[in-house]
Amino acid sequence: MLLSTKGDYGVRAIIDLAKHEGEGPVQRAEIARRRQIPEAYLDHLLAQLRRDGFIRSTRGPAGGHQLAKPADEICLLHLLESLEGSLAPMQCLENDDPEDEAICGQGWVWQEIYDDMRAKLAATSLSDLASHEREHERERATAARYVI
Amino acid sequence: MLLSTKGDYGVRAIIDLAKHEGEGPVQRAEIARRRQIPEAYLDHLLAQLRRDGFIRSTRGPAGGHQLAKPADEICLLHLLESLEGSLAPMQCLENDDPEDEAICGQGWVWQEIYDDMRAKLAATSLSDLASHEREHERERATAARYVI
DNA sequence: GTATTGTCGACCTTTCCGGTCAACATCGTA
DNA sequence: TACGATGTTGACCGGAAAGGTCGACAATAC
Repeated sequence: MLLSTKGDYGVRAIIDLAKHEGEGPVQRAEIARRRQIPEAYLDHLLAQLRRDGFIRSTRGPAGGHQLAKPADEICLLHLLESLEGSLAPMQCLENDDPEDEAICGQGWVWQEIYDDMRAKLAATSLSDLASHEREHERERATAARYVI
Repeated sequence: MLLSTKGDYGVRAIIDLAKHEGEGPVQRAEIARRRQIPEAYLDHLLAQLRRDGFIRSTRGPAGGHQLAKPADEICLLHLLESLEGSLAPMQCLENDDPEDEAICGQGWVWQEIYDDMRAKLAATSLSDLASHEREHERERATAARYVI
């Protein structure tokens, strides 16, 4: 049931782009360093995000990657479906094959869970993720100050 | 994100036992045939369910498997956690490691989804699954009658 | 004691995940 | 216009886990 690293790393990466929105292209190497993702592997994730129109990339010196549209027009559901493929927890939720459904047994329970999940992911935008992270950093910073 | 076949097959199998509750032991071969599960593989799933006290088995001629407690005292959450291990969609939801959480980015969204999911699975009992299946069969039967 | 069932663990095969690499395209700059 | 920095792409690889098989053994009814 685990999300694969594609979804995890890929979203981390694009959050990084969101946090540097408006500052020009961000290089692969920078993202990889800040988010602790192998550089070569990050390539594939960025390529996928580009294919699906979430980011655009510029080559050459001072090139890099940036969001292709505003962060609040990108939702987590679409990102994850781009990176991971379908998120369905059971095959029988995708085929309309009634044969499958007949033998499935627990499919109807997962259908509800799946619907709720998609709704929640669709309601979460990239800017939500970015601002949540900023919030989190601020908390940690003040916490650290008190400890010292 | 897919549930593995363990969770799928294993639940199918125990639903079968629930539907034959009170009729004495059900043989592995019968379950395998009705639910389309490789017989040798089914062994492992039944073994796991036995280890965790959901079913009990009797050897020898006319032996087989049956529920160890009433179907409405067994919930889907416990079944799946027995068969699949943890259902957490991200690692960072299980470790309490704050390091992880700091870099995770989308963990907080999945925490909510995970909680909802567990609640729903905990609220679904094995007898719910069995009666839902009976209902489904009845519908198909009447539908077929009309078609003919 | 024999046939019938379940029990257990070793083993095999296939698939896919995570990751690397090399060859290439594109662009800025001197 | 040549060079170097960057992104682009697809082939490739190793290892782990999933899915499944097999064989030897234990218990029980008859």
